[in-house]
Amino acid sequence: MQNQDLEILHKLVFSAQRLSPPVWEEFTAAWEEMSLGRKQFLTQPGEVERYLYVVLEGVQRGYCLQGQREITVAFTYAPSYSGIPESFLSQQPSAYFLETLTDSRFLRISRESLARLCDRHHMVERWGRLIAEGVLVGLATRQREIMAFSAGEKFAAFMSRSRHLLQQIPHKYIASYLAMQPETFSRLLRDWQ
Amino acid sequence: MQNQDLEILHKLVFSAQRLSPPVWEEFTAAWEEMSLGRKQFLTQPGEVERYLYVVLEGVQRGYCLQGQREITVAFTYAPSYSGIPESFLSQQPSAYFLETLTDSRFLRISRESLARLCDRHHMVERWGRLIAEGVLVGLATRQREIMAFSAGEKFAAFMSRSRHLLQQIPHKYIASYLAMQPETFSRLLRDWQ
DNA sequence: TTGATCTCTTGATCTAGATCAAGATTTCTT
DNA sequence: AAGAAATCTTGATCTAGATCAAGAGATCAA
Repeated sequence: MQNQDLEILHKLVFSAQRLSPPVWEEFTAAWEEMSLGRKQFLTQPGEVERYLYVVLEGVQRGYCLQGQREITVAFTYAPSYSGIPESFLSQQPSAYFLETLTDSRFLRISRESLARLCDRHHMVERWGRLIAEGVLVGLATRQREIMAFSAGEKFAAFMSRSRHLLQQIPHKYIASYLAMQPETFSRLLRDWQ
Repeated sequence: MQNQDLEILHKLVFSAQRLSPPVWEEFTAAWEEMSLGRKQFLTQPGEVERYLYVVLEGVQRGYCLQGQREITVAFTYAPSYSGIPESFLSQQPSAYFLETLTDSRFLRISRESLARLCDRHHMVERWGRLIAEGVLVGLATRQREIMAFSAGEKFAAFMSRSRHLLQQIPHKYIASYLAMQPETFSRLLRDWQ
């Protein structure tokens, strides 16, 4: 693993939980690097998610189909985790696609490796708990936004938090993430500028 | 603690993670019983959630205000966990009310007691991770329903999963949980019956 | 038991945002 | 660089569900 990739992993993991040097050494050994071009799938519906990812480069999108319609549930980008958490955690078939929107590089760890590390090291288990809790808090925040906000308010919240995505991915995906039509997103963007 | 309450706790905890007898003994000692009449608050906005609850009796509602409007994010009832997870986990002030809708009884454990048990026992830490993961999976499922479903589809999903709540709490709260107006809920109920 | 206060229901209207349509840009691919 | 494909924009219309209104049932508190 390259040194700068290791640094990204270190920073991300230690921001939740410090690991002792011997545990950290064993921990890092369980991760492998992988790359994908754009428009490639990491996971598709029906598959069980085998990996937890750390994004080193690129932007990815998680989405599912409701009839013809695509429902975007999340974007991921460096430096953060990626994957289909429901499927990874429950080991049930995913209902979601996880797709690269740009060329991407990842580190990944398999479910089995992670389970073994959790068994062997209390502090890895704690890190796992803290990560799950962090995702939970994020989902709760998002739930509230989706339920309570009008299209304009969702747009404003997005612009104040994730404006950088505007330059990186097609707007239609952002519209889908905000549960509105591309036309509505386009009009809000015009009025905002 | 009464024996039947202990049984509810045992069943709930062990459905996620088995604990050895000495750990279980220490674990149960950290819980205390409490009761509340209807329309009482367990938590209000601005307070930091100090407890994780297990519901023994009654129905509770978690909600927040968006302007004048109440946004209901969850109902809890026996036998399950209750509380404001974001605030309990992050120890940030809650944005939510947690209110009893009927006379209620609980077991509760403080943040500090739980933290100590997690420190001392790897398997309690694991239980904590599994609970957080379970909540996460529930939130993800709900997020999808809110984003993808029409009023009629949300109503149908509710009826197939939680119909029993119809007899127990005012329908306006269910409407709020499904992100629709009471009038819309009333019409859907009429057409369904 | 009796008002008083919540809830629920139903009809009439309104509106935010969806849908439809079509041309203008941007971006891929070769 | 050129053509093809995808994306964005704008206007015109439509509709699911919100809002408004008002009477009918429930439920509660004394």
